[in-house]
Amino acid sequence: MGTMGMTSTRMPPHDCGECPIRHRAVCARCEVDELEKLDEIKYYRNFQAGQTVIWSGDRMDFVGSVVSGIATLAQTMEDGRRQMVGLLLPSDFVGRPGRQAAAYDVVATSDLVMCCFRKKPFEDLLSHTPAVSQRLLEMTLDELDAAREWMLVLGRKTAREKIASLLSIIGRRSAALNMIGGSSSMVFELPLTREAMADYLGLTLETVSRQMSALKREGIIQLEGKRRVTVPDFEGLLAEAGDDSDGGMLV
Amino acid sequence: MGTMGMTSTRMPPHDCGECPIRHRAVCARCEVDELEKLDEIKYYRNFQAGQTVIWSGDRMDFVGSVVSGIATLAQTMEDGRRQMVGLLLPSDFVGRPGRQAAAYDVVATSDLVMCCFRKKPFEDLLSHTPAVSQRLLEMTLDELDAAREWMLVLGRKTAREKIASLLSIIGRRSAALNMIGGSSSMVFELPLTREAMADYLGLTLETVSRQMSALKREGIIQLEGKRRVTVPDFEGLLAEAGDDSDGGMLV
DNA sequence: TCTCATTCTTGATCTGGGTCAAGGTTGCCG
DNA sequence: CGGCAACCTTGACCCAGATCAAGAATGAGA
Repeated sequence: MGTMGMTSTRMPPHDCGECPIRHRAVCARCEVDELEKLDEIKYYRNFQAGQTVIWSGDRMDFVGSVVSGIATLAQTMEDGRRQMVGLLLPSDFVGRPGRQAAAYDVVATSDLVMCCFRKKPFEDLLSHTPAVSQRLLEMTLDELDAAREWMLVLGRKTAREKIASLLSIIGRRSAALNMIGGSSSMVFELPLTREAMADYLGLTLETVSRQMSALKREGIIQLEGKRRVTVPDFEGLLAEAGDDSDGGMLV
Repeated sequence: MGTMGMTSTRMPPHDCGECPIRHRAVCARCEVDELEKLDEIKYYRNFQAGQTVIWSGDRMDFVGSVVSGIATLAQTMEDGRRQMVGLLLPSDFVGRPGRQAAAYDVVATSDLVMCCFRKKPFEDLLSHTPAVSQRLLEMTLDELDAAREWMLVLGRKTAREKIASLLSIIGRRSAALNMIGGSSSMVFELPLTREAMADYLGLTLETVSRQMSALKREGIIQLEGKRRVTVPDFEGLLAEAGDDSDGGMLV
């Protein structure tokens, strides 16, 4: 956390037309004229890995989208117990229209670029721009589903199943992002420390480490270094996660 | 589950103007003309306590609001482990526009009345009626916050804290519903069996029973029968829940 | 009033994962 | 290249909550 106090730097605004999250973010359904209105109230912010975007309880005068990088959403109890409640990947939305203060700590896990909208103007725009409010509804419903799946993981799965569940989720997402189809083998970079995994899964970091070692020992996963994961048989990993074989796909 | 297979009965439609959830449900922001459009696609359904409204995976051709009674939203693993992921009280919305199949089991915990909308017409209406889609967005954001608070409970709290958290949530909701202010003492009816509480909290029913007994023994709560709960000191209960004293109120 | 089926309570014992502790890796910076 | 700071692994032990088991309370129906 050595450089934590550093202020975020501004970037020169860039064009929505070539934005990497143009078709997945809250602006996905917008026409050109609507994009222009968003463009007027937007600005970019950069955060370094480890930097806190906002603390729970702080006044929040913007909402926005993750453009690149990864951030976590977490709650902390007074005695220090932490629970991650969201993993923010590119195109995910941060902040709640209509709310003054941040409800969670948002921390950049990697270097992070955010496309921020000034909150008040965004709220006004929301109520006049169905393309935005409907897309936001859709994204919020997806997040609610993810949160509920996660509740099953937290409430009812064993440590081993929790780890396997997390690896499948990250594996699936990174496969979708990188558009790798085909082979049942899969390689991805774990964007989380053991401690962050523990905070995600309601475990201690020691238990995470032990279970990772066990899965490795049994050939369910392979590790290069601590972060690069190979899954030789994705179905096998899903079985360890206790999920039904179809992976819970819903439309 | 003896009467489970029984079909639900239809009720004579009643007027939205005198609907008890008129000002809190998905229709809360509607003008008279919008209510009329909703009225055209709505119908009421009754369910008995214990009856299943819909099974996860079943085709769902309606969405709707709980008018009266209580229902639970739960996920089940193949081996039978269950996790409740939502508690549906009057005015809460059931179903997801744009989705074919139910993602969760919905079970009536008490006798239940639902105001249902045929799904396809409701989806069409959604995209032309900002009053509805914006209210639905707001309600979904609230549910997402509730789910995330619950994730902290599931992931990081002890059995005793979990029970105290559940009692505070139900107590607070029923106080809000009954508009009882003032005194720090509070009485309410527990709408859940010990098993349902266990499924809510990721515990076994034995642990729930033991912790209820412990809280009673220590005077944190009083019980009349198994279901009627008196909380002599709500602050004390919150302290047992491990929450900060302000109760996490957010705007 | 007397079943019988739920639902709940309590006790005894077991165990998965937490806690405490001691190193091992890795990679950055001087 | 060497030292330090993160980060990770592994071992030993312990305890909160699960599991297994036995009954007690409650209440609907005959």
